[in-house]
Amino acid sequence: MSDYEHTCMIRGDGGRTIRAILDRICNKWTLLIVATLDQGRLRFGDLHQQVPGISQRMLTLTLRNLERDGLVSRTVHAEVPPRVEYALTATGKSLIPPALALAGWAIEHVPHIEASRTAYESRTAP
Amino acid sequence: MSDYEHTCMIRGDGGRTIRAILDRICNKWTLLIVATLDQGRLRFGDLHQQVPGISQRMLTLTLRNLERDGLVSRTVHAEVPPRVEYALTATGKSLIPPALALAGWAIEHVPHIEASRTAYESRTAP
DNA sequence: CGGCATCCGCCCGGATACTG
DNA sequence: CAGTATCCGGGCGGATGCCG
Repeated sequence: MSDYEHTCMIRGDGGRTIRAILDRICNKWTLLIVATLDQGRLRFGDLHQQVPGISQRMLTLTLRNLERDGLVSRTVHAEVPPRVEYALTATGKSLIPPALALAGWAIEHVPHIEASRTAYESRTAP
Repeated sequence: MSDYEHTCMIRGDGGRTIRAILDRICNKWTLLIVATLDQGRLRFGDLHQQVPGISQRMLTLTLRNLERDGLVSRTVHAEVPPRVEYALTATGKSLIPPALALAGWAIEHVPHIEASRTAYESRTAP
């Protein structure tokens, strides 16, 4: 059986479903934060440290979106100094395997892609 | 063994590898075009029809990028009227399985995500 | 038929500064 | 510590028009 039937999952509804997920994970940071939270429950500051290069603003925004979509839980502890912890929900954890599939593909093929890209550039822009 | 080791694939180099691939497939159309081309060799016009809502400009740009990255081959036939055909390369085809993993996740979880999102909105914006 | 060129609005994301 | 507020530049992507 050809792959054609399978790709109907992607093309299915005109791409609305696949784009729904792409809209969620395709920003610059989401997948990185989800992968980091796979270690377990983490505080805001810990995430800020462990995700290199992210700004406070983007960390906050991304976490809010993840919470909104039910992929991450946010628990505020009534203490001073304040302590806020983030953790993956069941839905959030379920994103890990397909994300790993993508990461695996990336690790395997990105070098070849980069090479092809460089070759293309030198062909068109001598 | 925990999932922690696995997620190192994503977090690995500070997210550079995973972002390299996200930069490629996370635009609005790439994955849809790749999935459509999985049917086999297609002409520009056919793609234009089969990918609903895409503009000529975006189809051209996306195909160029895919060609540049070695995921799609472009063959021009010296005829009148001109005929240009696009097809997936081996690398391009290899993207299908992980893409399907993502699509499967989307189909399974997007309804729940939408629900969570709606609930969140009604909670914060009465 | 299969493009490329141009203009333009929008939103993502970075930098910075300020609060409870 | 964990945010919120504001400003701002760049690029994505839509619409339109012209070309070989």
